[in-house]
Amino acid sequence: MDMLRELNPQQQQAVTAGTGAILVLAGPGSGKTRVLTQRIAYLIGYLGVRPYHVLAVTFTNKAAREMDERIGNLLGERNRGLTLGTFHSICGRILRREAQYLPFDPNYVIFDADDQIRVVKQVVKDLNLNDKLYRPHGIHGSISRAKNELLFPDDFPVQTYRDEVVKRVYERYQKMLLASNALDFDDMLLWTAYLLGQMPAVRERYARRYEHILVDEFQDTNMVQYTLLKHLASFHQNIFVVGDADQSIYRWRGADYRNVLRFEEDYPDSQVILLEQNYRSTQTILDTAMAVIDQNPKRTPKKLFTERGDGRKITLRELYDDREMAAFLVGQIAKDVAAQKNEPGDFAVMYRTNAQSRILEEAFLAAGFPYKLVGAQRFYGRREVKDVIAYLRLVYNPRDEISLMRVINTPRRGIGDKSILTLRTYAGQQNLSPGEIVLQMGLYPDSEHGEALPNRVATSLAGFGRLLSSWHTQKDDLTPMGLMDLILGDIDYRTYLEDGTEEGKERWENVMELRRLASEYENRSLEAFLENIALVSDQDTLDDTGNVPTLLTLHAAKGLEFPVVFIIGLNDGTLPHIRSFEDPEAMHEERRLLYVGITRAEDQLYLLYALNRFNYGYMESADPSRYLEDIPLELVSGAPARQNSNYGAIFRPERWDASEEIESVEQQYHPGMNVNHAAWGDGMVLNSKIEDHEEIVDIFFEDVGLKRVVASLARLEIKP
DNA sequence: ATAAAGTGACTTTTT
DNA sequence: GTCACTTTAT
Repeated sequence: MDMLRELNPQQQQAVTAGTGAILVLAGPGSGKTRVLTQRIAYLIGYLGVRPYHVLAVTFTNKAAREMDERIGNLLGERNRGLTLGTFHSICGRILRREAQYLPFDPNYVIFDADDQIRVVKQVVKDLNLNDKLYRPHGIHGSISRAKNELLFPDDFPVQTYRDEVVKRVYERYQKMLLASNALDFDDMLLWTAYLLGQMPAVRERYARRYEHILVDEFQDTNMVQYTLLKHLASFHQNIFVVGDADQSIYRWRGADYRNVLRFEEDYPDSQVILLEQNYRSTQTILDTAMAVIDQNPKRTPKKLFTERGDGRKITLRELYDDREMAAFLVGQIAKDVAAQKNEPGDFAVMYRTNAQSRILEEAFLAAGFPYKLVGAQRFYGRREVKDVIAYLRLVYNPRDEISLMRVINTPRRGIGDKSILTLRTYAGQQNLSPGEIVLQMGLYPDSEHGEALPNRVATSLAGFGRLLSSWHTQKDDLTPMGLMDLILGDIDYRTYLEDGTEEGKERWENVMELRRLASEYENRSLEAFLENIALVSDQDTLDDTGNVPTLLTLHAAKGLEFPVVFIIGLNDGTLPHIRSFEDPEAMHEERRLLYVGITRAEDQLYLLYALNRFNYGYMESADPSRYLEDIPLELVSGAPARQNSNYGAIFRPERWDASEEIESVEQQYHPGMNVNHAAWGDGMVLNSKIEDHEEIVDIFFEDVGLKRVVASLARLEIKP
């Protein structure tokens, strides 16, 4: 095997490992994609496994495409029949094939995040709930979490009154989706897991087929995904997973890196292989990354090393505000490019929140420097794009109520709230969806619906019904682009959009861009087009074309690498994000996020923070990120060399100045400690924090319950 | 039924 | 400071 010679011993071990369960713990830049692709090539090319019997799962389409390409390079045509895709796309395929066993039809549509919120809003309204108290976003989050835990509405645990309400919304939400013949992202996984769990015959069919299962980014799997994999591997038990708990950054989406532990429990004979050699970064960058991540508790320490040498020190820089930060980095990039140190495409700028990209764009624009921004939402979230997609979706699946509501009066055709309410009520009585009523009115001009509805309503609805039915009957004879052209022409969408303003022109251009995307589906179905646009991720929109700097969130940066990386907004409140402050697990994830960012850099790393930042349009002063304090001085260029490096003193001028008057306080109490208080007796520390140079401790006392005390005043005694 | 004006919520990350 | 949603006026 020639190809094996290019691998290090650990990589070789992973690629050629035998059957059974195999867990590869792969540090950043350790060549895990390479191991995965070579493993597949090894299975097919060397062991003679038929591609039909191999399943490889990734999280993004981009990762899937990349693997497909690389396997193609190794195997050529011999990879045909391989199942390779994201969890969602693979589930999507299974669900269309097996819909007969499930409460929806094969031509279901996928509701995106926006659609999902609309449904929740509608339900909240239908149930006469106060949407200030029961905010759709929050409710949706609870529903999504439940689905990730494999809980259907009936299983939804109720402990509080709010749970009770959420449960009712969840029930109705789910009914509404099914009535629309629609699934949300979570459903795609949930229904597949349900199918494989409840139907032994179906499970066995798939489990027998997939002799080998390979999973990328295993640390990002949630409970449903884990269950799914377990079902699929239930016959052959050959499951090869690759992951890195330190790069787990999707907990908020239900991901649970403890699946790694679960894996070792469920497959006691599993082999564990560690990949620690890094082929991406300089040792200085790796040391910086390790200094940050080592502060996280309960992790398997990994010693990342490289043969690349130390390289340059990292650059740490304080800027006055976000604007100056953006200007600094654009200037730095321009300077390096002019000096021919780097090409424009070598640079990446990473940030915690999408909102931070705006000021960067302005700076690049002002400098006349081209850039690219990673983010699908930008395009697919646009009103005009969503409208056109809604038309297509409605034609594909007339029961899609969200799409119907979106387009029924866009452009205006005299169907207002009143008419819609009438239609809805009538549809409910007929046990049909509103879309089906409208479609039938178009299909059969003399249908009884026209009689049953008030005259004015019937006339306007029939008009729209004629359009819908004509598209619906022609859809199978047209390409996705052909259908789109037909619709755009029939509704005169261009005239509607182009109102003479620059914005109107832009909107039409976006529609034309969507048309171009549709044109790539010349030989594929409308179904494929709709599914693909529903499942694109921000990462998927990233192409390596155009030699220009890349702007992206830290989340989107996972799996990528760049010679020069700027991580901006390293301020407390931004990174770590303020919304994580209360939750220790979330704080650990913030740290991992920074770790992911740092380890994207090959040669040079810039860490930038601002003294002031804009918040809700107001300027306020900001603290440097606490994580900066963990980075040893000797890794940083230009920083003063001091013994007992105390970044707090260096980075926070106010503390530096004040340090003589106010003694700094060290945290003495930690959660779990047992303490005694003279008056309240024995108790256990729940939480402790330093605030205004005082340690504030929350203690649960056996006799008096929860109390909050100031450590310096309370004279607590620590007990063993 | 629609357009204009006013209100308030919001910003974490995304398949 | 921005967007989406609601109220108000035509």
